[in-house]
Amino acid sequence: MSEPRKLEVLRAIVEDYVHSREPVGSKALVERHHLGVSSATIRNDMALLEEEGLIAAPHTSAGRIPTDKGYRLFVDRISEVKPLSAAERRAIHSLLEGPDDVEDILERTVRLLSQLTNQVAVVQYPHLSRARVRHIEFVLLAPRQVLVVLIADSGKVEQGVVHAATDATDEELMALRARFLGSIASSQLDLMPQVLPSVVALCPPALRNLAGALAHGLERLAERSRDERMVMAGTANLARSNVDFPLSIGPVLEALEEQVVMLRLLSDMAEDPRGVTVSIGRENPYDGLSEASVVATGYGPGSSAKIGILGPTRMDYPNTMAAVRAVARYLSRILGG
Amino acid sequence: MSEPRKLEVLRAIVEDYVHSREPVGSKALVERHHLGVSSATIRNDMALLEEEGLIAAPHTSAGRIPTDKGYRLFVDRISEVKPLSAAERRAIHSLLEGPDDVEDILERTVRLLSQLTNQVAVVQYPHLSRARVRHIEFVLLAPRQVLVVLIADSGKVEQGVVHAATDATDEELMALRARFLGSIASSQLDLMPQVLPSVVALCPPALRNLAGALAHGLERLAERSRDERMVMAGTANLARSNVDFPLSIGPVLEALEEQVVMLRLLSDMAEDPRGVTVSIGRENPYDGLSEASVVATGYGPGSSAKIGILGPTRMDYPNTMAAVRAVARYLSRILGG
DNA sequence: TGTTAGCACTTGGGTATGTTGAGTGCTAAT
DNA sequence: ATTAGCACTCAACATACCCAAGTGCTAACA
Repeated sequence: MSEPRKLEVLRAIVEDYVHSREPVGSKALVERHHLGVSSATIRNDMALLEEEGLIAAPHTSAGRIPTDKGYRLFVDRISEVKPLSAAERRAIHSLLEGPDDVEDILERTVRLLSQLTNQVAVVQYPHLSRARVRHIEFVLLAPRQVLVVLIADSGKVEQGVVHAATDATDEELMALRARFLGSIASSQLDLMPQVLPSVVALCPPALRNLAGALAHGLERLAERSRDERMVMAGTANLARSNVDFPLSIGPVLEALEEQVVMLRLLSDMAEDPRGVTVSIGRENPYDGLSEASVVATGYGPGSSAKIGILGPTRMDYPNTMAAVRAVARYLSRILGG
Repeated sequence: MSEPRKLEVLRAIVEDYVHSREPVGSKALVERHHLGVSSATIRNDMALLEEEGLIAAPHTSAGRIPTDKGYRLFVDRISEVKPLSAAERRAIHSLLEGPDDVEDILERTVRLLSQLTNQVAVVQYPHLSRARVRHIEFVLLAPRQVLVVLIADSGKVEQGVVHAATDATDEELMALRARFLGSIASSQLDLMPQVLPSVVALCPPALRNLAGALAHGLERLAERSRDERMVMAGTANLARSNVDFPLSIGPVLEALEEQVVMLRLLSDMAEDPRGVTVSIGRENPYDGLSEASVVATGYGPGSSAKIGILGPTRMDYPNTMAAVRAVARYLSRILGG
């Protein structure tokens, strides 16, 4: 049998199954796709594909369904990333016009991506390691409680509360702010752990304790902004697209709520030379996602932060991949990647 | 028939149905609850209750289910808010120890509430109208792009980007910051719209344009912090608690995602003298929530911000109400309500 | 060697039919 | 006002059956 046709058959199965949600049989295949052979031949090919573990039959007399491995082969070797439709391009352009506050942009982006793909969209906050310190602010909330605010030149603002061991005054904070700012202004966020200790060391002994606490707070903020946060949208799509098909959505919602899980998932996805990375079914390290796939890619400076979608393994990979890639590119452009 | 017993029957029906998820019949009732009468009597009472629209039968030969109206009567006149178990109290205390950054606190609170109730928990950011301005900061991101940061003494930080019509310099921003801060520092956030215009008017003409834009930005931030945001947790509970029972979760997820909808829903809930307010099924103004109930209450200064949960109409109201109330009280105490 | 027609075989899903049991409403007696 | 008793209803379950879709295999064919 011919190797190319076998792939063609797999492609046909995947495509049909994805959009009909039903096991697809040999006869239906030859009807819908004009492969130039009979159903019997297809049956032979399908037997082969099944041997190789690329497709499976739910029961004896049903059609075949792609396995995780089948999808994998499909995205790796068969499918081509379809160009977006004009309407979709327009949607991207128009929806991303507007305020360029990072937070706003990400929110709109993720909403857009979820609409485009009909899946749950997730975006990680951009890494700010290469961002620089623009401003810091210490605000006395209570005698021993200081609000620390860190503003990066990317427009990102991080805040946190620090508890001091002793009472602090506004004057002390002003002084410390000047000291800190003097040595870390315009330096990269990820250099802070190296720079801050020396600043603390240079402080007059009376302030050293407070300075230490504040420095620690700043480091925490820089750390947090590294990769700690994400935005998501489109959870309702989970319910819709699975209305009469399993992918029990409980575990998926749990995963989504455990931001840590999602963030690790995204971070761990290797960067694929083709632009978008796909993780299918059991390939996912998290159990609850064994029936789900993640399609993600990097964006922004160095493609370090990730954006992507989460959906049932049975999804339209070519279009989804195209949408993710396009949105990520556009996002990079806006954020000056 | 005796009025008190009728209520007793309704209570029994609600309680049984809530925990068995199955229509409850007369026989089962007399067995589980020691009402001192026979099933026939109960049947008569049930017929009455049905006439009044408090319960309904899914089909002729099935037991009865409480209607929205039945639940309403139940929470209004029958149920008592149960005290929390010791374990629950402990959970509240221990989980809310920790950093007292507003954002952190709300996140932990909402997570706690969702675990306590097994429902989706939602909390509105505290109203800051009575909060005062602690600090403002203007940061030049690009020649015509200014990041405006507003820090309230409550510890809340709001940020946004303002576009200037003309190029601005750091010096100008410094000067304007001093001006603004001079007149609005320590004044209440909701007074800003009244104060700011006069500040702008007093600016030298060269700066007036920029000042106007910044003032507008500040107002927007104050506005936004009023009630625009919320945090939620426990969406996975939707899937779990409805594993084989409808309350089609799609529409509910949609509502949750439309923060605007949820915020209006919360805001519109009248304050109940008894502490918590309940909105049941079709009482909800939003269509997608016709099979859901909201249990909410105010917290913080003037109980102006809301916290609550969202779940199927068939829920354990007494316990849920108790949990919501307890958590809200505790939250008020922490935030200094 | 690859393809195809034909055929026997499997099996999930649909329909028709019975059976069961929980539950009801009503009536008559207490 | 309560209750025992009874006829009645109806969803849920079970059983049997048929049908269509689909398969694997074999034998013939190019």
